[in-house]
Amino acid sequence: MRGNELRDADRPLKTSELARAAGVGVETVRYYLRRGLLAEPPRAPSGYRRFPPDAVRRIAFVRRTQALGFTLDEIRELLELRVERPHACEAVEERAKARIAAVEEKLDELQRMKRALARVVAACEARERTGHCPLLEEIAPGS
Amino acid sequence: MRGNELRDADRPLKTSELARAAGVGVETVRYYLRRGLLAEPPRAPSGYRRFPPDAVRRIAFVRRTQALGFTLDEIRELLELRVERPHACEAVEERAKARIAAVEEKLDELQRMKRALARVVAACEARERTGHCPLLEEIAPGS
DNA sequence: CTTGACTCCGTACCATGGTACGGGGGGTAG
DNA sequence: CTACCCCCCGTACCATGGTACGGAGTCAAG
Repeated sequence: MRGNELRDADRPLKTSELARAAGVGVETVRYYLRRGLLAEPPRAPSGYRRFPPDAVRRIAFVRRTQALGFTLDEIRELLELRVERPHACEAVEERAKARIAAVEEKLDELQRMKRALARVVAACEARERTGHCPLLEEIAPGS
Repeated sequence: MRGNELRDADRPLKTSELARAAGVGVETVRYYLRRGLLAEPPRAPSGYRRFPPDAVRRIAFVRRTQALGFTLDEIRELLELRVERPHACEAVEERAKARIAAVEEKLDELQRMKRALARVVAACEARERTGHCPLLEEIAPGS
C-alpha cells in the first residue's frame, strides 16, 4: 500500500479543506478564485476542485499582505511578479522596484509610529501630562 | 493693521479650505467628523465650521496610517492615546504597548517582503528563470 | 439686490472585500 | 436506496470608507 498512494503533503485539497487549512471561509476561497488571486485548479470528474497543497501558502500570503495595507489587486500583481520569460524582465523589474519603494515608505512610517507609541508609554510611566498627541507630532510633523 | 489680525497660521479654516490643505474631499472631512476622527469645531454665527489649522495634520495622520493597514476605528483609538488624566495611565499604556506589538509585526512582514522583492530584481538582472514566486517563499515560508 | 460660489444637512449611492442563501448534484455509510 | 453532508454555481446581501445629490441658507462681487 504505502508507496503508490499520494503522500499526504501532495494530496489535492477540496475547497473546504483548503479553506480550513488556510484559516478562511469556503466563500473566501471562491472569491479569491474570481479575483484571480488563486488559479482555477483542475477538477475531479465530479466537478469538485482539486487544489494543489501550496495554495494554502498562497492564501496565507494574501492575508498577511493585506494586513500591510495592500489591496487585492496589488497583491495579485505581487503574486504575478516572477521571472518566467526573460523578455518580460524589464517590466517585472520595474514593478518590483516600484513595490520596493512603496514598501520602504511604509517601513518608514511604521518606524515613526513605533517611536511615537514608545513615547506614549514613556510618558505614561513618568505619569506626565502630555496634552497633545505624540503620534500626531511624529507622523505628520510640524505643518 | 498687522498685529491684531489673525496670523495666517492661526486663522481658522472653512471645511473646503481644510479639505484642500489636507488633499481630501470636503465630504471626507464631514465623514471623518461623523466617525470621530476629527472633533466638531466651533461654528461661525453663520453655522460654518471653523477648523483649527492643525486639523490638517490630523487628517494627514489618518491618511498615512490608513495606508499602513489600520482601520479608521483603530486610528481613532491611536489618536485618543494621550496621557491626560494620570488615572487613565494603565489603560493607555496597555493599548500603546499592544499597538507597538502590532506595528512590530507589520515591520517584520514588510522587511520580509522587501527582501523578497529585492530577490525578484536580482533574478531579473541575472536573467534567471525562477518558476516559483519568491514572494511566496519569503512571506509564507515552507508550509 | 441679484448672481454665483460656497456652506449646511440628510440621504442615497458606490467600490472593495467578503459572507450568506438557495437550488441542484456528488459521495459514502447504513 | 436513502440519508446526510459536502460541492457546485449564481445571486444577494453586508460592513467599511468614502462620494454624490439636492434643497436651503451665506456671503462677496458687480
